[in-house]
Amino acid sequence: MEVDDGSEARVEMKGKQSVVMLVGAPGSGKSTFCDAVIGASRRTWVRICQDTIGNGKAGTKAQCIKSALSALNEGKSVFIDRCNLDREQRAEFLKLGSAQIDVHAVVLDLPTQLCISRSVKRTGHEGNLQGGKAAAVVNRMLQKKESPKLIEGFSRITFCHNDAEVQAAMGTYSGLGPSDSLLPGCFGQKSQDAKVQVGIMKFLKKAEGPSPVVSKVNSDQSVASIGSSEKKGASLEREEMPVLPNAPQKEESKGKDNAVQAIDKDVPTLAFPSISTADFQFNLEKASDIIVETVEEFLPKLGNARLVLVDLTYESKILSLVRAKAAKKSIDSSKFFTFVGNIIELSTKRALHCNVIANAANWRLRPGGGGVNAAIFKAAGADLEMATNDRAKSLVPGSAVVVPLPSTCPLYNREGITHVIHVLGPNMNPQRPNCLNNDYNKGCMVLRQAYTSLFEGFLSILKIQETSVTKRHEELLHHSGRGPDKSVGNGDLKNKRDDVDASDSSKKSRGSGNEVEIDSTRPRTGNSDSGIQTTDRGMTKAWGSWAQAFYHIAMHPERQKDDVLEILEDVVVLNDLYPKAQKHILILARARGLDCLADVHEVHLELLRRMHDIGLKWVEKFLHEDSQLVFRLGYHSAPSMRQLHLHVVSQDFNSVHLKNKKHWNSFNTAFFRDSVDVIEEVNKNGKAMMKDDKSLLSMELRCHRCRSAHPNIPRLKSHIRNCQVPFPAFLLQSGRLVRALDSN
DNA sequence: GTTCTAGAAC
DNA sequence: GTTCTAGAAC
Repeated sequence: MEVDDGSEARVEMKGKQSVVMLVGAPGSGKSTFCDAVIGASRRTWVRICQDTIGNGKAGTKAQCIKSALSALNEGKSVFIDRCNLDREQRAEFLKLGSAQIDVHAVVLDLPTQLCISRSVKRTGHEGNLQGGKAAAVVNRMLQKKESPKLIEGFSRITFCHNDAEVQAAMGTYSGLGPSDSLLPGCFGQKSQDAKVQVGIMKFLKKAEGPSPVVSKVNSDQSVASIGSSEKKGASLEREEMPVLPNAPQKEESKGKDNAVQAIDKDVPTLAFPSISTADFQFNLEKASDIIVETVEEFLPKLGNARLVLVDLTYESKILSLVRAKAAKKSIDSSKFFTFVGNIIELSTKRALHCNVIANAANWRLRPGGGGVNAAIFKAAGADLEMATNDRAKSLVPGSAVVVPLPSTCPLYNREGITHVIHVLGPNMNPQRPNCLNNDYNKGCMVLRQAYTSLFEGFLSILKIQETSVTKRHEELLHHSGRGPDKSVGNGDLKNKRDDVDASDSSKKSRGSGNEVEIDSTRPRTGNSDSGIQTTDRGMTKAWGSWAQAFYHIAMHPERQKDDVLEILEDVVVLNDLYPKAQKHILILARARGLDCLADVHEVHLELLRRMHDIGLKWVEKFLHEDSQLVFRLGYHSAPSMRQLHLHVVSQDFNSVHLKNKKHWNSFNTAFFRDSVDVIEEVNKNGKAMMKDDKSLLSMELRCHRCRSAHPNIPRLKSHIRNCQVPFPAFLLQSGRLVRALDSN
């Protein structure tokens, strides 16, 4: 009987058992999940798979239940590895639960396309679901899916929407010892989509609109948490297993999806491959010990920074060894975890933002050779070769060299990687130079040195950054001889600064567009707090101090209650301080580092849709008050204010704040990007088009209805007060304009 | 983003 | 003279 802590007295002799029902389409990674946990866990698990249970033939649900029961009788925990997509399918398995046996669901809600492509590609799948047929099957199944709910009888439900969350859940379950249990509750569920599109046309029949209240949580399930467990004695569990920052348990990630990733951006992260275990054939058991021990030693020094061990496949032996050993040592898995992905595309393909990556280099620090080294040099191009050459010509085993990437480097632009740390481990491969001939005494020492050098290197990057920020902050304090800002009116909003971001704005020449004021010794982590924004083209743009107001509201909406209409987990709704029309509100994304359309990528699609839906919800309310209004929802191509915000603006443009050409043209030329179009483009191309030609904002003034030209703003305004010509066809299409059904 | 204001346009 | 714009400062 294994005993981990003081709670043994309260735990049954058998230990705690679980039934974990995987819920997900074919290709969502259910079997991989089970195998990873079973491989790493100290608890005995049995995977019940309907595809294999029938001895070659497809099995039945009854067979699954029978063998689940017998495994449970033997004191084992059970994975139910079948799709379990609808409630009816799950009901039978829920009956397996009892006072001693928790029933959990792990929902692998990965993008449909991903599931399909995995199903299509794989061969020899147990369920014989492969080839072109898979796509149709997956699609059909997903149409029937019903998200599991606590009320069905689960004591815990974990939703995973991307690989990072899947890995987090794997870590959580892998770490379960024989007598541990997990907190009850529902974790990681996305907010329920506010689909208002259909309802909007019937708004007049509806009684209630959204009210300006502060609502914390908008999903029925995510409020369920500790203490509210609906069944079973889950109250005796020991402390929750450590979780990843983007694991579902974390308070701030509840109900969010892509926002989670944006928060990630601010956490300094080193992604590193296992050193010497591939080509250099170092023993995996020994290597995994060294990795875990060295990580354990360094974590306390790293502050909020993270270390992530990366390998290419879920079958990676080194990952599962390390995962198990880290769990055994109770290493904080928000600070250190394993991750499956290609180290050169973690940010774009796997939604894991790493600002530093390690390269398993060769001693000559040359490209090629294969594996990680070849991939990194190839992805980083000549920039990395040159930058490396500046720093070192060769490496001895056990050492590392930190190479800052120039801003022109593709890895920097695409992935946000600011530094590559080359590290050289010991060689156990007789085919390679300097083989240690199986001398593991020396080998382990050198490998330990290698990881130590690597982590020291990462630490030095963090330190430089820290001092750099402090210094810049001090400079600011010295320079700002001017007293309190003299701006009036909204001064409160404008002057509130958290601290750091003020430094950039005071020093940078604004908007010149091409200054990359990052010297080689000044690394960056995420780019959001710095107030510097990296655009698609790799240029940086500095946000002025006045441009920070939305950022502060997004981070601390509760401090600005007067200006805020609604606070949700991922979005804040507020009145535009200088409305350009009778109704003009902003739907502000709260994700850190998401400042404008240029920052928007495929991972933000759900957020964009949600912002649109929330906008429509408010439109519905406004139309209820005045059915004559017509609304347009969209983004400015190049906003003046930092923090992605969707304008919801009525088309009367009747406002004293609409004063100049720029105001008009920013809402009435292609500079204004309709939300519907943005969503479609991101869905199709993974990014939004931007029309940020300066010329657009200084175009001649034309009526947005009849397209007549006017010499100046006052004349234009007097014209639009009376113009009743129907809107141009372009605006009437695709739902660009939102209006009451029975108004003109 | 707004405010302020010089100077162009009328 | 007044109105309006546009650029700089914040």
